[in-house]
Amino acid sequence: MKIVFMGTPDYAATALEAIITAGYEVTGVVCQPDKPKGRSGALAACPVKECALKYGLPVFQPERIKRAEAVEELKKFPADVFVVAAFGQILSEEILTMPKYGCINIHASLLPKYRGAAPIQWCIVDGEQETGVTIMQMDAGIDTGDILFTRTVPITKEETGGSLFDKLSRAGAELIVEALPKIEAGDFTPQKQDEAQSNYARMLKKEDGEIVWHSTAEEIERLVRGMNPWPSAYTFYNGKQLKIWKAEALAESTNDLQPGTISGIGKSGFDIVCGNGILRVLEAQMEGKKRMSAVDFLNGRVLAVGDRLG
RNA sequence: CGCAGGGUAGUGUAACUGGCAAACAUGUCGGGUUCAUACCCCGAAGAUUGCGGGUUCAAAUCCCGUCCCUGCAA
Repeated sequence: MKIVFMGTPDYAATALEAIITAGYEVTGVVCQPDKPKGRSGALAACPVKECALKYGLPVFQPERIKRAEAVEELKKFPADVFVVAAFGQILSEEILTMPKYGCINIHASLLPKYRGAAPIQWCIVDGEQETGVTIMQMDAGIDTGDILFTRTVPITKEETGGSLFDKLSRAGAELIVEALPKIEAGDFTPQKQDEAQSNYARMLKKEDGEIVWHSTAEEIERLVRGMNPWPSAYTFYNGKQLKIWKAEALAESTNDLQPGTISGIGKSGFDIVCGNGILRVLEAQMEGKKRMSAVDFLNGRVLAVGDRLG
């Protein structure tokens, strides 16, 4: 079975490598154009491109895959199926029906929940107990196609966006390798998504990481984990950005202090009053400084009880 | 050459209008107090101040170059 793979980040690269390693013939790899990265502004290849180059596969990086010339280019790659994972561009109807088996997507959630661009982070922020990966037959909507195969992955209390990304990448890679032969053999039963159960995980913006201290300590703690490593949960102190990398929610009653006030400075961290409960910060990073443990952070004695954040 | 902050004892910071033995916190080691401890007290070790060069009687501090780190923007 000939495959054209479409994807961009690590999540997709893991699946691509698994497909290649499993022995499938990948005739082409499509990913987003190289983008400037880091302070130097140098162009950098995405993980999928790097993987493709490593195996000497042809790479196609269209600005807009919907354009006629891009579609023509795409037709040059022989394929029985397009496998898509976090590609970052919407496919047109013409592309969706191009290969014999259509387009198969590896989505990082248990559909119909968390359709959209950032399912991994949002399900942590929402406090879900479990998530997973879904392999679906793509249709014109955004993550609305029929479900073919799924795999569940539990979300731990320590889970971060980054760690869950890794887990789902591996789960997705394993599942697609198991699914491909079944798809070729017609050994599966498409299942319609229950629209009533669906919700949408919109793309993350930088501002989604800003901490609202009126929220509960639990909610903020989940935000800290979900936004790690990007865009990261942050607040402000003395006009400078302060990122919170790790924290724990304490059930302690909040006196009558305003949310965002530092209520205590201890051995392992410092406590901040929330709308309900207290957030104990264990790892933080001041603008321009390195990420460090709260112990190190406190040694510089920048903070004082009563100071306000936000 | 996108904007900006920073590189000082193991770690985090101070001093940076040039000149007291480079300060503080924490950590480490030794000792003491205690039934005991993450508490407390006393003491010690630990820094050629990123690297190279320059100005000067004198530089962490000023100038030039270079390497690295970080936030923002992309």
